[in-house]
Amino acid sequence: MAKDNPIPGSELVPIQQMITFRTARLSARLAAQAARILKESSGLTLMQWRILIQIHGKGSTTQSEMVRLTQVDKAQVSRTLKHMLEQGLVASEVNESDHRVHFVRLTDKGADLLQRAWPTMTERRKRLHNSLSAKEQEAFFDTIQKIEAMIDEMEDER
Amino acid sequence: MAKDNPIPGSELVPIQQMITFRTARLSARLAAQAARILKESSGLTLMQWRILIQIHGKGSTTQSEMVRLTQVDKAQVSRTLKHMLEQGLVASEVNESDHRVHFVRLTDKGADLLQRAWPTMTERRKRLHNSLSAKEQEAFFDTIQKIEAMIDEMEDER
DNA sequence: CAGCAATGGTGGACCCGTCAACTAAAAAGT
DNA sequence: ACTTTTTAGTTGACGGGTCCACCATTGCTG
Repeated sequence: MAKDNPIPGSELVPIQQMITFRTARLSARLAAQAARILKESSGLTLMQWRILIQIHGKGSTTQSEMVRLTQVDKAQVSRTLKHMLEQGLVASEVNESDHRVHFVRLTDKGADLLQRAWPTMTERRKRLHNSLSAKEQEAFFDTIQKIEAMIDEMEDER
Repeated sequence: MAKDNPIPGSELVPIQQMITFRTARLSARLAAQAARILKESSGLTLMQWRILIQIHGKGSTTQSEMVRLTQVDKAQVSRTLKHMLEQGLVASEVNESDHRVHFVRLTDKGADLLQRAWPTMTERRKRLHNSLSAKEQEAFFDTIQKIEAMIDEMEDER
């Protein structure tokens, strides 16, 4: 028979009040929604969309830069980009002065898909942001940053 | 050649300012940290930990109740629970009055692992929460709720 | 009570993210 | 110049999560 309370004297915190859990659920729901919209509007995956935005913003980028900016796993970027290359969404060329780096840019097809997904995604973003006041938005990002700082701190202690 | 800007007149919002992206990254980091701690302290996975907490909190539960409370995919709960049953972390018995439902409870082994992971996980939770003021915490959960409400609203429109 | 819808739970297929090992190329140290 | 370290990118393997179809059981409705 199991003990009644394995942690004597410990107050029980419901999982719904845990930052990790709530954040995970929110993240999953947001990602699922974005994925659905992208699929319907353009056939893009969420990661493809993010990469397209990165490239579009910079005009031309490298994988390592995207990894630095977004902290996404480099393997994932590499694979996604490879797939996008095969689909003709992006074009890549080797840097002359450093043969390790590949510059990637949008093709017309890539730009077209970006364009197709844009309206719905933009509207979604606006609605999400507009559901919060300016202060709330700021506070939200601020809090996220604080939590990430604490994660860094804890990881540094190891 | 790709167009310079596929969306004429659209202001470019950096991905780092997008709720979905920031939330996803935070969630991934929190989950990774929790997973690491659990692995080191008890060998539990994050999902196992969550399920153990649920069962511990209720004393005895069913899968469907956990699904209702946490909104986790029921397939995942089923699989995780199956594995935990094999490992002897939980015991289950069929409900007499409704043969579809299985009540699950902790075994001594399950309670023991919960106990082992508890201190570190509790300290982590406290540090995370203490890195925010009471107001910030409240605001954070509040904001999450608002965003989820907006997701619900948007999904309802489909 | 017969038939149909709803509920609890399971299993398969598939995708995505992560880790680690590896190649190629360049930069830094000696 | 020669060795070592660092950086860019690739690939394989693996685990976790999600979607969907499905079975069993129970509740509901005519």
